[in-house]
Amino acid sequence: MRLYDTLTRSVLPLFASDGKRLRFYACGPTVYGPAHIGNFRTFSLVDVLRRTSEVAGLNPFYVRNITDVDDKTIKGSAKDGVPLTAFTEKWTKKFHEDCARLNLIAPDVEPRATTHIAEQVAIVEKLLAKGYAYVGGDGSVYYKVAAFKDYGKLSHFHPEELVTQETNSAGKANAADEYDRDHVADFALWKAAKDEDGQVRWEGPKDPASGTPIIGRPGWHLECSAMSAKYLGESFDLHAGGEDLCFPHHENEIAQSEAANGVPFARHWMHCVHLLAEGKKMSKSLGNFYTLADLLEKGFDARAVKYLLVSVHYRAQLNFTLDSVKGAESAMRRLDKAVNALCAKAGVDRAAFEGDALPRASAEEVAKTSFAPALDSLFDDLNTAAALGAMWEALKNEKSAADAKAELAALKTILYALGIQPIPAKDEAPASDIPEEVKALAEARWEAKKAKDWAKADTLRKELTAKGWTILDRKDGFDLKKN
RNA sequence: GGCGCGGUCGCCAAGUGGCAAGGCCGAGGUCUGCAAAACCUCUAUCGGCGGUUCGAUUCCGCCCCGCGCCUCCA
Repeated sequence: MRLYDTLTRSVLPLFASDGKRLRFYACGPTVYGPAHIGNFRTFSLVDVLRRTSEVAGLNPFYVRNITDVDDKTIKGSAKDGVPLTAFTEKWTKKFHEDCARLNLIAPDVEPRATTHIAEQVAIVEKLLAKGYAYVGGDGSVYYKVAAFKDYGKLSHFHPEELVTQETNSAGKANAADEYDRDHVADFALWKAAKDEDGQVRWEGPKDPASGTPIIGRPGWHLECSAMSAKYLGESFDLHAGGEDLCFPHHENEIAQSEAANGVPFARHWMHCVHLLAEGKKMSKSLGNFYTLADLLEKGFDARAVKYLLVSVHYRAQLNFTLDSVKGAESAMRRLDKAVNALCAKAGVDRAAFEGDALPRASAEEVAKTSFAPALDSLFDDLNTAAALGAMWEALKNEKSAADAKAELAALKTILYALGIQPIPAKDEAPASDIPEEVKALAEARWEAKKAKDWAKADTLRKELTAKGWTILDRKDGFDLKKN
């Protein structure tokens, strides 16, 4: 399979450099509150990468971190009056719940910053020893960007531009004077403890001048350098994240890791473009800021949200709207029917399709079916939109397909790679949820219908509609659906 | 200002130097008392202006519009 690489700005083959496993790292969430759907767009596409690379036979080994110490988590725990760990645990748990609802495969390793302090300190000491870091006037350790000649190679920024940059896109002054450092572009590796950090502090790298450890906490970028090296090696295959992380986060990771280790860091870089909500950047004041919980509360199905998130190519902007989630729900209901129809044609039980009884087709097997273009699209820079189009096209042609069972197994592979799940079309309310009164009305209508008393049947139907229920007739009876 | 992305049917969104995928919504039809479902059918010359070409939505140039990043936001 091929994937766009930010470093070289070109689509390159994706491969495991050790010939065994595709080792990749994705920047995970900072657990200070609920993740929003924008976060989940990135995580969903990394999930598609994880799944597709597996189908491609690349045997992925996936590491995604949890950032559990930074300004926001410290502030949040202080505000809640709970220890940092309790605070981050709570949000980590919520994050995992959302991931499960969105059918995201858990990473093979999910390391946390606070349990890898020693590894981070070691990097800072290496950088100090090699002259890539210095202790600033405030006692914090900073990275000396000028010492790293490749700085800017990922984001394609020139260091001199960063020097002259005095305002950001919002027209606000960059907080260049907030820290006591030599150069605007220099960034904190290790932050000296401050009062507002409370008990959040560790023994850090030794100050070369005094030989005593600097009490404080790790800087933002350090954890990813430390944990990727620990679990994937100093050089690994791929690093992924949201587009905003390209600079400065990933640029700084490269600077730290390559300076400290003297070997290339990640070979291939993937960045997922941000989504817009209702045509604008998500913000709480605009009322277009959605978490998964918000959407579930509005009655949407998480499976529809997932479909929508992966329905657009990851390098294109996605405009997330409530109307489009509705559309996605319709599509997923239709998908359910299509799956049922194909199961029936193949003589395979639906439960077997969902379970292990019907194995997924291998990439080679898929290639022999009408789903081949769908998988090809995924292999070509994770073109999920094209893959979905090809999937529907194939589904439309299934009537004429010769080997329905092979087609079904191929469909299973496509759905697995995309990580999408059909929504049962028949989602009538369980009998227990139907009020007696409604049941009685529905029964009465059924009797009227059998008696061919159409006027009465229609009146009863209207009454049920007024109460928020719809009758769906079958040949031998009826179902009730809540509106 | 620097770097980058994009403008394709009402909405979302693929794609190609030579008949413009797919999804949602909508319309018409078949079928059912009605309704729903199902099935069938239908809806675009691709931001603007030039250029290259036998031929451009696809390549080049300019312009217009939208968006992202430019120090802690996925």
